[in-house]
Amino acid sequence: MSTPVQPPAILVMGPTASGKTAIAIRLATTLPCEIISVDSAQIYREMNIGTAKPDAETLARAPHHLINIIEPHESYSAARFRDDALALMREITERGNIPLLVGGTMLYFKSLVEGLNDLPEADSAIRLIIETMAEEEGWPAIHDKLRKVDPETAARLDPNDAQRIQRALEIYYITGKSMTDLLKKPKYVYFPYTPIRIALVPGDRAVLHERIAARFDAMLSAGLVDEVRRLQDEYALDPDTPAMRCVGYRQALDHITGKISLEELREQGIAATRQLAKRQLTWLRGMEDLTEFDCLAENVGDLVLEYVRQELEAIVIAGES
RNA sequence: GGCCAGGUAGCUCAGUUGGUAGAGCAGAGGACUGAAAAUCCUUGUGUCGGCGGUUCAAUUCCGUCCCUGGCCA
Repeated sequence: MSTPVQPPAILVMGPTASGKTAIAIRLATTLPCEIISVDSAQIYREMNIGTAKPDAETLARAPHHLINIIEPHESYSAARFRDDALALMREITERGNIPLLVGGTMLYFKSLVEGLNDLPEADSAIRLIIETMAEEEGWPAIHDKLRKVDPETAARLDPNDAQRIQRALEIYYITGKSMTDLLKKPKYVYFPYTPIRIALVPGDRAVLHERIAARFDAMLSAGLVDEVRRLQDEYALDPDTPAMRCVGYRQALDHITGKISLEELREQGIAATRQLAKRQLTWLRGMEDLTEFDCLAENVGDLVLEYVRQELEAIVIAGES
């Protein structure tokens, strides 16, 4: 007999400032959906303005899972996201609802759908040791060390790619095995859903850039700098903590510490946001089975809703046959 | 109006002792397995302000005009 049709899951992906939240709320208030945020910045509590987090009223009307789940001094990961999202998707489906995953963190989407290999989690002590070595010898020297224990990974990494060199060495120090060997083992793929994948992409990049600038100005007016000051008072975060690497926060921190002017904060913050959007669009271009919608179109909400309804109907029909 | 300093890539500037030019930033493209809003890679033809002159050759020297900033009237 045919295998049973897997329940649906809606995936809405798009670059920053493409209007994902509005689409999500439209779907969630029209269809029996529950929103799961796929956003590596909105996971942080107390980081509201710079992450363009939906306001309290919106969250009350359309609850978002995986928002405000950790403190600004903590860190999260793609693997934790995958575990959290899969658990939530199961609960949501059991409740008779449809999981609606919305966000711009494409690595999280990829990890969720394609799975991850069995690798050790981050170890801050080992990372500190590697960073200390790198400060003394430079990253190319650390890259040489990696080449001795994992030549294949070293070959695919640039000698300046600090973060990935560190990760590959970390894996070796923790497990005694190379990342290459661990990645050769089959990964555990578990995604028992029929995905409806939607990409929100701008028909005109220049218009997205205008939106990004306008939104960053709005963030500044709304008190982004004060928000970062408060975070500093409470947590004394240094620029290397994951939360302070977020777009806008990094630049606001530079401004607070006197490294850059307010005007530079504005320019650099907007540029960093544009660069983020560009990388997100690069991810989307490489993804398969996406249905694209122009996020700048007036009626994009109607089009997406109509498309999702059609797809859901098709899944139901497939399940009955 | 006079004097001075500038007008070179989208922006900030460097440079050419005369042989048509290059950095940073921005932009564009790409990579991406527990920090991913991160990290990294690739990518620079532009009447060198306009018009004349000198010269084999001018963005470079000379003249003139225009524009910007400063100082003096």
